[in-house]
Amino acid sequence: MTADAKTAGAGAAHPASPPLTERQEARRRRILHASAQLASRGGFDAVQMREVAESSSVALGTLYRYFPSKVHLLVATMQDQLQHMHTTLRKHPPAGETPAERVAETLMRAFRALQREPHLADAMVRALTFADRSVSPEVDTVSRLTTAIVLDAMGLEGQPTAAQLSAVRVIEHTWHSALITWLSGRASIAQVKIDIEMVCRLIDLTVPDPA
Amino acid sequence: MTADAKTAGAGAAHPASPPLTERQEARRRRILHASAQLASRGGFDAVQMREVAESSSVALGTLYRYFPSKVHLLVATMQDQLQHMHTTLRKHPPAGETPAERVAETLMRAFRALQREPHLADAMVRALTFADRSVSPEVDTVSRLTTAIVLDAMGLEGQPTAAQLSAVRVIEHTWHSALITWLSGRASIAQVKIDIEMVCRLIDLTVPDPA
DNA sequence: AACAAGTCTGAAACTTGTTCTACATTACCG
DNA sequence: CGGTAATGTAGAACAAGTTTCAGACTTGTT
Repeated sequence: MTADAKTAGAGAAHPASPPLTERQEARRRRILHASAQLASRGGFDAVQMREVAESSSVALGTLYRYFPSKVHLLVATMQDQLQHMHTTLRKHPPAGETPAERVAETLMRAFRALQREPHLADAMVRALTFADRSVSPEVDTVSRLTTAIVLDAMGLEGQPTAAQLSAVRVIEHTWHSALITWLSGRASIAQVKIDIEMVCRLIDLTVPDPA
Repeated sequence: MTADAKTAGAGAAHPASPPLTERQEARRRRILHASAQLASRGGFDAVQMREVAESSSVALGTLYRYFPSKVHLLVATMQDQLQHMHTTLRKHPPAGETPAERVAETLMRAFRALQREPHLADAMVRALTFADRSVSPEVDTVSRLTTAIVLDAMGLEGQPTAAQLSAVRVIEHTWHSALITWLSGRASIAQVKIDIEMVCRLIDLTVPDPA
């Protein structure tokens, strides 16, 4: 339950905690790949630690040294995917007129990507919201990544204001929770779209009419 | 994994599926009480099915007949608590001027109630967001209850518009997700407050100036 | 009152996340 | 190169959610 600083060799997000050797980096990558693969098949439940270990040719104990729990593993998997998405988005930025439109467009694009791998989405999002305090640092990294993506989409001039940051947090809340309701079959794709567009209108309230 | 209509004797929310006998009603109540009690102590992890069974003087198999999984049990516990809250709120409605103010006030009141039992809150909210499709009907009941509370707080005249319903959904999303970040120590109470107030401003966008 | 169907109990078994242990390998240092 | 501490491996062991089963108890029916 506690998450003390173990002697673990695999860090969180910053690729620089203890300098991983090449073989270790390779192991870490194999594990993340296996995790994503299994998740794509059957979602959260299909990611079984023994199977991840076997698929990535690593002993169970080693898997746990790299990722201290299943949730840690899946959150790291999400970090990985988000990173991809972020670089992709940077290459093809949203084209909308207003910040609100651009953010909505960005999120809908991400949503469509998730629709292509609903099981993977399930595994990652469930892990993210189920994570307890021991995973906070990693979840926080995911959150910062998401925030960065949204702020990028807004395309602000200077630093965001406090109100804008709050709006972005609310958008993230809505994003996660809307995904959950979609994944558990309680909301349609159309509904998620509507809600995302709705919450993005908050941005208009915090951006003084540019004109 | 599947959630077919079992021969189970304990229904979901509508107190009328199969007519429970008195002793069964009592059992169900004992179980929910034990669940809430254990949850108040140590949150999600402290609600152990064997302990719930023992505390409520019921065999493990019986517990599973009433609530087909730990998540079902905790979601039902949440239904129970929400019901209380709803009746309490009806007796003491929020006093704000505008719909947005009243909703924010209501949610903050609920938030303060949760702060008094953070472990219980943890158990319920984690269960709610971790629930998979097999729990959808029950989660949906919770959602409808929450929606009813928010709509009550808005104090509309007629039926809510589509935009208003979307705004309420967004508020619920924010509510759940903000609670999660608070429970996992990634957001302060103050931050949750700010975000709730921020999202409630959406209501203003959907309610034409009454004057 | 006796019976049949449905419920409840107690206990064991099974699954999967997590931990532990004893031993092999690897990486680094002199 | 030899030594040693960290890292990795295989596999058993443990914990808690879930399932299963044989037998006892309730309930409703005739």
